[in-house]
Amino acid sequence: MAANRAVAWSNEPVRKSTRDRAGRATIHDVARLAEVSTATVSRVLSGGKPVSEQVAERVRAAAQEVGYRPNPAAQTLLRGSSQTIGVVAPDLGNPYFAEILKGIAAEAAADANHTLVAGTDEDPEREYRSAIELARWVDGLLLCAPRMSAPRLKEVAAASRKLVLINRVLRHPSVGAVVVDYHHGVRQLCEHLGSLGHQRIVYLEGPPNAWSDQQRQRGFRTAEAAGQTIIRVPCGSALRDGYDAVDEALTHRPTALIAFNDHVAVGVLSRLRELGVTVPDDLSVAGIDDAPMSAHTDPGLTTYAVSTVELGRQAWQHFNPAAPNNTTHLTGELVVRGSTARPPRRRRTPQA
Amino acid sequence: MAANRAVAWSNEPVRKSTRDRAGRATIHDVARLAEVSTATVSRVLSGGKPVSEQVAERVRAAAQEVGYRPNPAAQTLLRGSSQTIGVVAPDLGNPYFAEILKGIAAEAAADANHTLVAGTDEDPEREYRSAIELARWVDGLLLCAPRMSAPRLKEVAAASRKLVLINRVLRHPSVGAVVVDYHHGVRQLCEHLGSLGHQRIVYLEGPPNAWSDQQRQRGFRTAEAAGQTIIRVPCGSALRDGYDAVDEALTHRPTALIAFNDHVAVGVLSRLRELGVTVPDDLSVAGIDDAPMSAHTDPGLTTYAVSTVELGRQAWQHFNPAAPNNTTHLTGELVVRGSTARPPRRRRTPQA
DNA sequence: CCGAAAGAGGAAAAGGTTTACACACGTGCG
DNA sequence: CGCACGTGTGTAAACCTTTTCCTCTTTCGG
Repeated sequence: MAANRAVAWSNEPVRKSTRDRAGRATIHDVARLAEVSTATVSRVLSGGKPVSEQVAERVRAAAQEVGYRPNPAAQTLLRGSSQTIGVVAPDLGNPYFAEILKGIAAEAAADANHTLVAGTDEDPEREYRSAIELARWVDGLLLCAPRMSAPRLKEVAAASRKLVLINRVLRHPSVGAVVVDYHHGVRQLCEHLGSLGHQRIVYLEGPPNAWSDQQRQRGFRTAEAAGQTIIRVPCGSALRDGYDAVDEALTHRPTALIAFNDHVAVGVLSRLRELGVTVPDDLSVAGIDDAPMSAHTDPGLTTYAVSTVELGRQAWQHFNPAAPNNTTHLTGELVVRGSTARPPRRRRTPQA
Repeated sequence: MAANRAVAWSNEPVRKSTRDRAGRATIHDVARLAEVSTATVSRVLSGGKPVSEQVAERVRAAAQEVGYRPNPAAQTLLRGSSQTIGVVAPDLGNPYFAEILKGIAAEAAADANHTLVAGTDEDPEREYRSAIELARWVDGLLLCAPRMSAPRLKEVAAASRKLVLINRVLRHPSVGAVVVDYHHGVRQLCEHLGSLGHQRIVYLEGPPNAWSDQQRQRGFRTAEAAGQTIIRVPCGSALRDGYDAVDEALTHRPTALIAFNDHVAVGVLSRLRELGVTVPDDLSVAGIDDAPMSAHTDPGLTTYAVSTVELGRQAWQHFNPAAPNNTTHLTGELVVRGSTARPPRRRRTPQA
């Protein structure tokens, strides 16, 4: 029957194969098989104007038969939207960012969006390049704790359709942000430690360019104003950084230690154990963020808990076109576990 | 000068703005500004046939001036390649998969490729849908420990340009795989425990559909043949699963416990501590995979170490078009830390 | 029974880029 | 001096889909 028609339209150009390069069926294959135009196929499959049920059924059957799936690049080109967001994070191996990525990817998927991801290994240069590169691809870009300078961040903002930041603020129109109130977090931790009697506290600092570290520092200045002594020791954001920073930290003879985040704190606990320093008897230790494992360390880690689920959800909200370009502030809460207690009576040399 | 030319070509159609929908410059803007054809612009920027240095410089300046960046969707459509791979994993929050993702994303980025990611929350149905969906976008698809059935996996293989599996095998042409020899791993662990004197070992099983769990089971059967008693307790792959499975595990009065992976083992250690069961004095515990934190638990976790870096690198190799469609076997090695020791002399009820 | 409106479907343009082909110009060789 | 060839550039097709506009048929109110 189809053959008859083909003969009848003798002036029809001889169609060469309409398969795409990779041998996949195109919309033309479906159209030919269903004996309709490509417009109709598109309408049936992507739902535009109404199509008679009879034709629709024929199209669906044809699509099924040849295994047709629309080419996303063509759709993107035409629609001007890739249904994709980009996520850039300093360290994909860090549980904190892994959790955020998990959350945002789930949110995106639930709204039929894809997630493009890039890790930067804490390198601001790579971060910038990744962001600029991704910006052209995606409908929206999420930068987690970006380390790049503000001017560059503005360049990225200009290059992207929609920019959302996590744990960083930028005075710029059309940029949304979700930030955790680390100032509050640090104050809570310091007050908690202060109420236990701690006066000499070491803070293991995060990466130099991290905005969230600066917020923590503000909290510590508040604590200093309240009479506590804060000793700052350069550290970083990874487990290994914490492990390595312990020895120097101990030379300052603190009674308590606050790590940049829980990941670092786990490294700290580990090194302290090696050194024979008992937590919390000899030294109290606290982290920030409440990573999944923090409830499972020995002893459990006192920390400032912020919900990565909520973080992810809020970030996703910002991609809604109707969302205002403001900054969402998230407040965590103090979680006291076994790693903090009263300082030792007589001050002893912990490493002795 | 440009104006003169424009006047001279009086029959040139009046060009409407050539900006794209989002207001970004297109290749036409650059071409007009540099007074060349779009073909030349493309050649200068993407390097095809040679172009005179004089013209090239003019094009580069023009591109710079209007801030031109090629539209990736258009490039993808034309080239038939998106320079993107897709990664699907059961749980992006699991450090094991997070590490793999980190590695593969880094490898991909180093080769100017992007990484599209999807988490499935251990749901085979979502896994299948994500894979099929992504397959159309990407040049290659990496499925981490897929839980879907073999027939569906074959469908995915058929739908994707190139499929690579991690910790799963599939008899199918054109599918590459990287698998860890868990059979070997479990044997090593059992021999280690056996040499310490353990005869009753609980195994906390992984997800039902995990191929890697089946490999472990093979290892345990070998151990059983060698005279050890293996008690299987259903568990899962997450930290919380381990935590929850401990109580049932203890009812079997084992002297040692092997967890599906290190993540689970951390949960186990935590629950044991709550119950007052001392590791390794009352019970030896071992994990599998050597997660980053495993060296930092208390006590350090005895485990079967497999390099996620190597896993990621090997997986990336498989995407090389010249790579054979075979299965790469990776062997790990036993890492003995503090969590395993001789069983207690007199068998006591651990939870008493 | 006529005209208008609505419904169904097709033709073709548009989306931004790359590249095969064509063309023009100059150079070197026979 | 003519011809082949190489170099640099332009033209237009192609990639695959969606959507606008248009045509044709049907229906319904007057």
